[in-house]
Order: sequence, then structure tokens, then C-alpha cells
Amino acid sequence: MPELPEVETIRRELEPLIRGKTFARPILHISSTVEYPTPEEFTAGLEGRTVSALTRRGKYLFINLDQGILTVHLRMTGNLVYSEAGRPREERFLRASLPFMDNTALHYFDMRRFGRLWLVIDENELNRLVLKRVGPDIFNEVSCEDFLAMLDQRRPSKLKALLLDQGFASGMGNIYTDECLFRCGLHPERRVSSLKHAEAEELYRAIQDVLADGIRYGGTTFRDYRNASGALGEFQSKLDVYGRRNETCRCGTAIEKKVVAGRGTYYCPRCQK
DNA sequence: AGCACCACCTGTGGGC
DNA sequence: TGCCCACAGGTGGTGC
Repeated sequence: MPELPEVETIRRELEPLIRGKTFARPILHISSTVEYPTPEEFTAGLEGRTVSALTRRGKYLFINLDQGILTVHLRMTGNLVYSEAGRPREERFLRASLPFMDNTALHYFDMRRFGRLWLVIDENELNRLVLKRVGPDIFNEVSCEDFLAMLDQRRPSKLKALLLDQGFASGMGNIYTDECLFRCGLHPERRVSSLKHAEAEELYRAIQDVLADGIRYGGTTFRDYRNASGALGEFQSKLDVYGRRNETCRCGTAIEKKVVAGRGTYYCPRCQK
């Protein structure tokens, strides 16, 4: 489900709703939702902690506390939903309930159960246990100059694989990668090493633009994504290629789909070189 | 190093 | 019409 714009949408919406609130005792409906520490340590450690700020790196959301950092990764189908009243309307796929002292709550839903929660004591532990292989946030922490310097001209991989590599830079997922490559007219199978300087700059620009647009429209609901209020995103109506196999590109050519870097990849064979 | 493949899960839509 | 299985916004491990 969620790529950078979806997580950022949740972050922006959630922060004013929960900043200053204090957690009551969490209920883990599926204990494997907690990756670290043990479920018992997680519930005991979160109870009584107060939210100070919400931050993000790539697809990771950090709920910073007066002591420690509650970390969330939604993977494919996770939803983090804030509810005014204590209990959610629909309990199917509810994996964890994180109530606050004032009887509001954060509910974590996840159909496929891939998403995870962590409770770490500080940034040091966060970097060591969670963010070992997570590169800088592509939207907030990488300037054009940085990006050009990061592009290793000897790197043999394809553009699609580069952008999906969270260790290179974090936040891009399958949808925004395809949309970004369409926007800058680069083929997903182009080799990183073949990029000219101007093309690399256009790629950087397209990444920033597509992510900004995704955030502006509240993310993409292709299937399951919901924001922190349970509402749908709206960027799906702006997609140029993703999910549009056999539809016509604005150039008149049919959009194709093939597997690149192990992921279903949509592109225009005429516009993208 | 990078890539292909599997694993983790559940649901569903497209093809036969 | 109905059934089945390929595939789905992600990532981590393994082995080549």
C-alpha cells in the first residue's frame, strides 16, 4: 500500500490529532505485529508515554515520545487509523489497538499482516535495529546535488531497481517509480550508468514532482490505502501509466506491462527511452 | 554487487 | 457461470 506520499499524508493528518496525548495500555490482537521488543515489553513500555512529534523517513513513520520512539511500517496493506471514540467501527483485520488516556485511539489494521511496529529507546537503537539498510529520505534529505553525487556511474542496475532500492534513498515504491519514469521519459530498464547529466537532473526533478503531487492529492488508493481518518487518497485519478496496461498513452501508443526488477512495471514504449 | 527466487499473508480479479 | 491461480502500494534472507 503505502509509499512515501501515503505515509506523509498520514503523518501530517495524525500529528495535530495526537500530539500531547498519553498512551494507555495497548492491546495486541496479533502479537507478531510487534517486531521489537517483546509484546510484553512493548505494551508495558508504551503505556504512559506522551506523543511529542511525528516524523518520517522513507516509508517509516516515527511517533516520537517523551521517552522512546514508536516506529511503524505499513508494508503492503497496513492502515493506521485514528478514532475519536474508543473502538473502531469495523474490526476485521484489526491487529493492534493503541488507546490514549482520553479514550481516543490509534488502531492498526493490516489485511496481509506484513506491517510491523517497533518501540525503541532512542535514535541510536532506531538506527541500529530498524534503519540499518534505509538510506536518506528521497523527498526531504536528498538535494539535486546529492542525488547526482549518489549516482554511481559504474552501477550496473536498471533505473527501476535503483529507485526501489531503499538503501540508495528511501520512499519510492512501485507506483511512484513507474509514474516518475514516465514523467521524465526514461525507460525502467535503462541502465543507471547510461544516464547523461541532464537526464539525471530530469529524473531528480520528476521524483520530487511526482512525490509532491502524490502528497498534494492525499496519496494513491489503488486498493486498500486509507488515511488516518479512513478516507481514500485521490492521486489514483492522476496516474499516467500505473495499472493502465493496454490503455493509450497521450502519444497514442498502448501502455505496456512487464516485470522489471521483480515488480509489475507499466511504461510507454514510445515515450520512455 | 546485483539479481532471481522464496517467504511472509490474505483477498480478488482476470482468464479459461 | 464458476473456479483457480497469478498477482497485489514491501522487504528480508538465501544462493548463484
